Amino acid sequence: MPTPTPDADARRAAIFAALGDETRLGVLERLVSGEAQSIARLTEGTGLTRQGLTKHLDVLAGAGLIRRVRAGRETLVALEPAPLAAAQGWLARISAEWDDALGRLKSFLEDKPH
Amino acid sequence: MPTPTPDADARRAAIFAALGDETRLGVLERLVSGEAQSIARLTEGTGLTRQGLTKHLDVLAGAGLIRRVRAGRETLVALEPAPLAAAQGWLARISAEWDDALGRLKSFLEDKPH
DNA sequence: CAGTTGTGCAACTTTTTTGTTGCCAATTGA
DNA sequence: TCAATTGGCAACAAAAAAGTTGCACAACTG
Repeated sequence: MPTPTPDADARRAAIFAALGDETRLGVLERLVSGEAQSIARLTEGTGLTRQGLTKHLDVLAGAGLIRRVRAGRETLVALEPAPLAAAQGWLARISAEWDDALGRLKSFLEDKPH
Repeated sequence: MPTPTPDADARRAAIFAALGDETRLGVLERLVSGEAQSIARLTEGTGLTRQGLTKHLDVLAGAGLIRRVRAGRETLVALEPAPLAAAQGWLARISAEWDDALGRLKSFLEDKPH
């Protein structure tokens, strides 16, 4: 396989990286609250060119967060739920273990009274 | 305010961007499952130089995900819980609206069995 | 005190990411 | 049929990110 299936960490990083941009977060917000939209429509109000926004869509698609379907002369962009759920799950796990970590840090610092 | 408080979207994007890198996800994993660690310690096994890892720590600190405390000649790195919880909350909201949207779409299609 | 360890800062190089313009193909609709 | 709309592809350019090396300095250790 030329692209041997990126491991879980890489896929997770790609998802978070895709979310790490205001323009892309904006696109996702617009897609959740409504129907699938064309690229020209999504471009409105972003201050970018259509091609510029397309690159952002490439990133979102690369992370598996959206799906593009050609409908006549336009391309409709729709959300893909699974990856976001996975990212959320990871954050939930980390948060859950976090409290324990804080507890340990506190004890650690208390054992070292400067 | 000297730093005019970046708006919520910008802060959220910064958090996700900070999570969007394998090296940084690895650092967080190590911090969650263990004690606060020195920079030299965190560098081990990353294949990077200490200065290289420090740049990643700068990114994590910039997003408010970690805190650095000088302890003698070393700098201990510890997790900062709040930002991750916020990110998780956003993902939860999006996921929830997503399910609603899918539900509505489903009903819509079932009402219109052409 | 002398040597080792852990960091920080700065300069520089290499890659990636963002965003643009230009051009051409397909679809729509008057 | 013709003009306008919607997009994809490619070549560039500019900016940001990721990593490195070199060097100075403070803090432990024997």
